[in-house]
Amino acid sequence: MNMPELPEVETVRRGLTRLVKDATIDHVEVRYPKMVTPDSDEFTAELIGRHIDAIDRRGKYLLFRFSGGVTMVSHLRMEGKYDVQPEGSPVTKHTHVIFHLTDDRELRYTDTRKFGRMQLVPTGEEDRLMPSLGKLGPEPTEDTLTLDYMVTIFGKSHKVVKPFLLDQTKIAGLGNIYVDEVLWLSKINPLTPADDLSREQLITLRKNIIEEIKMAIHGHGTTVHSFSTAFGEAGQFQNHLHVYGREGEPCERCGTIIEKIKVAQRGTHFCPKCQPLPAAAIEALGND
DNA sequence: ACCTATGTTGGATC
DNA sequence: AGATCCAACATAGG
Repeated sequence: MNMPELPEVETVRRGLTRLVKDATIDHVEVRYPKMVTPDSDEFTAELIGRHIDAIDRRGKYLLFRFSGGVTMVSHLRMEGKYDVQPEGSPVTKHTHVIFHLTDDRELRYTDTRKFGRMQLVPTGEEDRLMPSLGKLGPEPTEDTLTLDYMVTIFGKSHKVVKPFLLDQTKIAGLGNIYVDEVLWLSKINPLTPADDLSREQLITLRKNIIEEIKMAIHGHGTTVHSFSTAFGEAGQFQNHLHVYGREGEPCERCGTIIEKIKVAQRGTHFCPKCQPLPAAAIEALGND
């Protein structure tokens, strides 16, 4: 299972930097044209002979910086993956774009569900030409996600906190797994309206978001279900999921059975005892 | 075999 | 503007 939230995308970025930074594109093969913008003829023509200067990331987006002022914005969506193979090694039916490099290697994009997208834009124009990129909220780091900003945006919204945190224009990079995790860590019920959170709760939530993302990046974005197997693996730090995918299991803090509900069409895991709904929110629900 | 679930985003419809 | 639902697609599991 690949889980491309921010830490996973950052891990991909670092891997690609190590493997293909300073490589040069010989030619590009697009096997599933819907995946690329502009159309595949232009897309492939535009990339011939370009050098990969750098690979950047913003939120869950990868930005391939090519020579000559061209950037490829790539989003992995649910299941997109990059890998690098020797020229001509067998491809799977889910390999949709192949970047043939001049050094007899291939950078391949594979995506079972075909949700991923890649688009070429002039470097520096990506925020203007791609609104989803331009409107991204701050990165979840100590320096960029300030408490003042948290207090301001949460105070302005009645939206419940789970979809609020999934909104990339508020904070960039959080996905379904890490949102459930940080809400559990912060003892906040996923149905709590954003503007019901106290300053103290926002301080806790902010700290947990920043810490969780940092630790997940440090763990190479590897989120594993089993904590016991992760421990004892020599030299390997792996992340531990406290609630995601653990419905029916006892909460690690209090032993109460973890529940799974739907919130804004997304599977949502929480501990009903550690993460109680505030009385005000229960009343609001009762009025439906 | 049928129905539901799945990490994400963006568009349509109210 | 904001919420709500659904679409893109393939596969796994009950």
